[in-house]
Amino acid sequence: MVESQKVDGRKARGEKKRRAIVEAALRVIEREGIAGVTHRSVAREAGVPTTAPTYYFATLDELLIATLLWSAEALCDDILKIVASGSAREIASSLAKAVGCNRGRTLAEYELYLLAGRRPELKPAARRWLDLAVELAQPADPVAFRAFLAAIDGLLVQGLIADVAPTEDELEPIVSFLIRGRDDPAPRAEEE
Amino acid sequence: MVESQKVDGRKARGEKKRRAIVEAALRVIEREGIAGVTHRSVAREAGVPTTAPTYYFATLDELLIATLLWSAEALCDDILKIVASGSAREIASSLAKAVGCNRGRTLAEYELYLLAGRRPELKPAARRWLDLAVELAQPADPVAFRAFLAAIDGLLVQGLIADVAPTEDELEPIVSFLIRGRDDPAPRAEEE
DNA sequence: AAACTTGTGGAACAATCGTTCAGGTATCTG
DNA sequence: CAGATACCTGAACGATTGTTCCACAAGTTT
Repeated sequence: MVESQKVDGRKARGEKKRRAIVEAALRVIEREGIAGVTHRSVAREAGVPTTAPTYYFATLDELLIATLLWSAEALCDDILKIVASGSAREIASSLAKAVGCNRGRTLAEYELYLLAGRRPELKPAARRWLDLAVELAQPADPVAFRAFLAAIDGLLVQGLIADVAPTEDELEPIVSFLIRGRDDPAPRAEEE
Repeated sequence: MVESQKVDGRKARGEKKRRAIVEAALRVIEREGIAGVTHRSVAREAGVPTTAPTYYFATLDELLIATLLWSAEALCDDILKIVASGSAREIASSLAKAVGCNRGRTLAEYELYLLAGRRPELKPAARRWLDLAVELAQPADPVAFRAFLAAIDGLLVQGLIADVAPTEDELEPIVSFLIRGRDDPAPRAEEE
């Protein structure tokens, strides 16, 4: 009854191509925004025939949804690593990168984020990093932690529409404030 | 040399219709998102002929830009009133309304917000409320104020993708924390 | 090897898009 | 009241869209 051993070679390639299409869709969103996503543009980006996206995804919406789910998962890993590290400087550094060299990716993630605002079935995926962060951090002060998470989102969004992306050095004091609760230079170890 | 007294009646009606088109575009964005904005859909919403939007705005982009500028101005007034009021409860109440009964409008504003991330010429308009807030508040602790403004954005965005919109009572302690800097029940007057 | 299942891709469809343009209508001037 | 001017719009064009369809290739099973 071993059924996961000998998979159908056709389905295996199919899954691979399916994932390639999702990745291509994410690249298109990074470059041109959600508005630029069409079956044809994604197909061109992925190097597959025009009808391939239609074959793998019943509708264009379904492709967008799959892209959000995939992107949300990747985002979760990134953010949790950052938040778990705990150091204000590391967090600031990651934020600076998100609105700097990874600007396109961050922009894409927030566009998909807002898409969840109009598709209730996407909300769980979009909120997953929030839920996970709360679960993992087990913060002593839940209110302060909620404020911290909100500010992370806000700093990223505001960083995306700034003339010049904020630097790590500009962000560090703000992150510090959010972690410590006040502008107090004394560092505090937070290991449980 | 009085030139604003007797305006051309034709031009006056034109301006009125122009504004009606922008307002209709905002309503379409509230309802269907930026993706739903086409010359035809806006014209239908505004009750004007199909080609009217093209007549008043050289391109569809220009219509979106005009909508963002108009929406940003309205947002500025709202937010500044809120921030200036200072009371944590009032701020929390306004935030709850923004993600509650005014959900559609808030969603539209953030979609236009992100649009500015891809159109550099829109950035000043999108950031205007931030600049104004900093200018008006003249905060004693700029770092804490920056964190506060970021958290406002974050709370709104996160409120938009929550299963059920957060209530005023849930938001109040978070806002309080951000204003006071720590979970300290003692109120502090902040008049210069 | 034959039969069957699954993946693949080019052509073509109706629908809708942004935009153009020539003619019509309202308003102002003399 | 005529002429001029500016605003306005319905019809239409080419381009692009999502999607369907069908013939064919690749792989699996009997």
